[in-house]
Amino acid sequence: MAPLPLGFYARPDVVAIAQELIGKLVCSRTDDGHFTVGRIVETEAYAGTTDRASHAYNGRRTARTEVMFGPPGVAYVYLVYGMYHLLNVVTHSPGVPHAVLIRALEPTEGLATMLQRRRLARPERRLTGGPGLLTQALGITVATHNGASLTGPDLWLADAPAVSEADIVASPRVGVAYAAEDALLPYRFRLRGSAWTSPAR
DNA sequence: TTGGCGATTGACT
DNA sequence: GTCAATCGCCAAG
Repeated sequence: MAPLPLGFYARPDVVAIAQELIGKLVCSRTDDGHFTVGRIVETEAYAGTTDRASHAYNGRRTARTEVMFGPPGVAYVYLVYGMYHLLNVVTHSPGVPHAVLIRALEPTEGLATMLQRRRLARPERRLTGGPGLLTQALGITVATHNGASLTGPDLWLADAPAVSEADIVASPRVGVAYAAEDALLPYRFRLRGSAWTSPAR
């Protein structure tokens, strides 16, 4: 479960990174000693200042988006709809605010902890199948993880056997109708056949 | 200072 | 299928 090296994030093609992240592991260790891991089955790429769907579109640099303008390999976590924390990984290089949204995980370790955090009795899609759900299962919040390093020790991504490109489905991103023509870009990636991807069509 | 709205989810008809 | 929850963000005034 060694962390992916910073070099993985410090590359210019955020769409390629979003695709490569399918199959990788997200690992979380919280202060209370709980350890949870999930395999990434759904991602979305957000291509910075030229992408109308990105928070950083047109160079919008504010207190919220500041993390995306910093170095790659850190977590950009933000609150949406007043109640859901969404996890992104920052890529590219300082000054270029690219990021990949982690949209769904297949739980692989720490199942009991995840169930408790999600207040569920049994594993089912809504345990980690959605961007606002997986953060809850892994104990990730804006307060504790925004700006945190993705090379540990609290949060990190780990390598796993590569997924064949034939097993990855690309499609338009979810919930970004406001992005006009950019809403049509095929920047969403899913693991083909996974029962753990988000319900959004 | 204000008001409209959001990279979502779950409850309900 | 519809819709409310809930609050921080941010462009406009």
